Amino acid sequence: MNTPGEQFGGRASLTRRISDDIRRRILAKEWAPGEKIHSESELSTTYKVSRVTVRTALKTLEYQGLVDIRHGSGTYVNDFGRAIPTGLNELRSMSETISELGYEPGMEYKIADVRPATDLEREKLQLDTPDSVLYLERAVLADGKAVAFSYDTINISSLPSDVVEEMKKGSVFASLDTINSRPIRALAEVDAVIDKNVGWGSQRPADDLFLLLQQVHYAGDGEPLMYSRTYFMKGRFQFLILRTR
Amino acid sequence: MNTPGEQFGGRASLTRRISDDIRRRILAKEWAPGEKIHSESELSTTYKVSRVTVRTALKTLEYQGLVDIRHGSGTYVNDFGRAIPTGLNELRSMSETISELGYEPGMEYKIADVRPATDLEREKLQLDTPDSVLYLERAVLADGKAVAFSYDTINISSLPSDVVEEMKKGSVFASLDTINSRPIRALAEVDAVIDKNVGWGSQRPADDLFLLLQQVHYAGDGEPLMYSRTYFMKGRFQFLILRTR
DNA sequence: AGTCAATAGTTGTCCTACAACTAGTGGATA
DNA sequence: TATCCACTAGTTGTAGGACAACTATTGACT
Repeated sequence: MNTPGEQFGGRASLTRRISDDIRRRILAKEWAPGEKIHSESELSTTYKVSRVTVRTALKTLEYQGLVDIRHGSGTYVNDFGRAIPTGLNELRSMSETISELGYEPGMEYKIADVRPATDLEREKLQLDTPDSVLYLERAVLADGKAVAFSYDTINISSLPSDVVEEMKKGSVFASLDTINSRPIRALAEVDAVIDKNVGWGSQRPADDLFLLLQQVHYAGDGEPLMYSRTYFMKGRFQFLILRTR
Repeated sequence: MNTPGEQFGGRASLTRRISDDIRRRILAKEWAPGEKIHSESELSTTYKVSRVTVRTALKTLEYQGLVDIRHGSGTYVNDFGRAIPTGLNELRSMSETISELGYEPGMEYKIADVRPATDLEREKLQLDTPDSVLYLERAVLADGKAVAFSYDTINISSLPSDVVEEMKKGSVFASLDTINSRPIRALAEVDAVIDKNVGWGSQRPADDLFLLLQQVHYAGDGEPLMYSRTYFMKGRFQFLILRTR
């Protein structure tokens, strides 16, 4: 059972571990919104790390919108309620996001096949050879109710075959975790679409209206890992983006 | 004429100025995508600042997705082409974004009135008294062509009246700049909508399909400044989001 | 009551040093 | 020759101490 922030155990950087822990304490309401948290010096002594490390960790949280650092005054918890931790800026799997929102995540598989890549897929995944890919069509469930339909193409050229088999049944991100190659970055494009060919079952919308999240996930070395199109049904999911300067 | 990064002149932090400059050099293709940029020590000597400052600046660029910092190896320019600098993560005015994409920005005003706030607006802007607000209905133009319809409500309770008058004609962000109270953060929600009552003129879509970007802009002190709904027409704007861990 | 200097506390920047890691070099070995 | 491996130079990560710049409060003074 991995918590998102601890999946690499002691292998994550010190800054990352401190940042994750302060984030956890903020989300656990240890400080109220608007309240000033401990000073950098104080945190550095309690965590037994240098002030540099604490500063870097706090900078991360500032960029994520959780805190506001004011020169000469202190670091204050922002007042965005539950919004930020479930925003689109953070890269999480659908299942993780759903369970963080308090629902029971689930997946209903329609297609899970290894087949040759199409031209579009080869372009998105930067495959020059006509490699095989893993193609998935699934319904994303929250408390048993479909919230989105997902069409995913996974670059399996550098994956062991047992991991590929595992992906056909369970979470893609969880499988990638087992070999420490979870994507660290994704470039997403959002669009509104009306499409009669998307989705299936009784829960698909009558007006064929979807919010399309089209994304390419990248590994740490810059390799494209997955090209995924997720069609969200209106009103069953909240798309939040934090914009900063 | 203010460049976004230099609006506060010498008043911005040292880290911010260094970060903006390296960002500019990257966007000016001083280094090719995938290439390693100068080391932190080298940058710190050429900029005549400490390595700490350079590190903090580079960390910012890493959050923004422009570079990849690898322990023991170096800092590498990411290969996202033109995508990132125009993404939704960065808080920019529509006009700025449009001109950065290489088009001529414009605004076509339909309504620009000061009137009492509605209940929804009072909630979004956290107004307890029934204050007056500035309400704008505009078409956003790129090279004279409408790309979106914008419905904005601005909290004018702490703004001088001449600035409010200015907003009725020119860019809202530019007017806020003149009194140094440009928003530093926005919480945005994205949705797909079909609405017959949105937009006007010959360029509005026949299928009534829009991508709705609903956002609240906040000032540095946490005060809500503006509640804005922008209805984008399909295919005339690219919505990019960078997601990181 | 109002003004303002002093002050303690906090974040920003600087300096130096070393630890941890990466990528390449070149010699030893089979 | 081909493979392995210790070594090394270069780079980012973390440490510790110091001071600058800024904020908010206190308290004396008017």
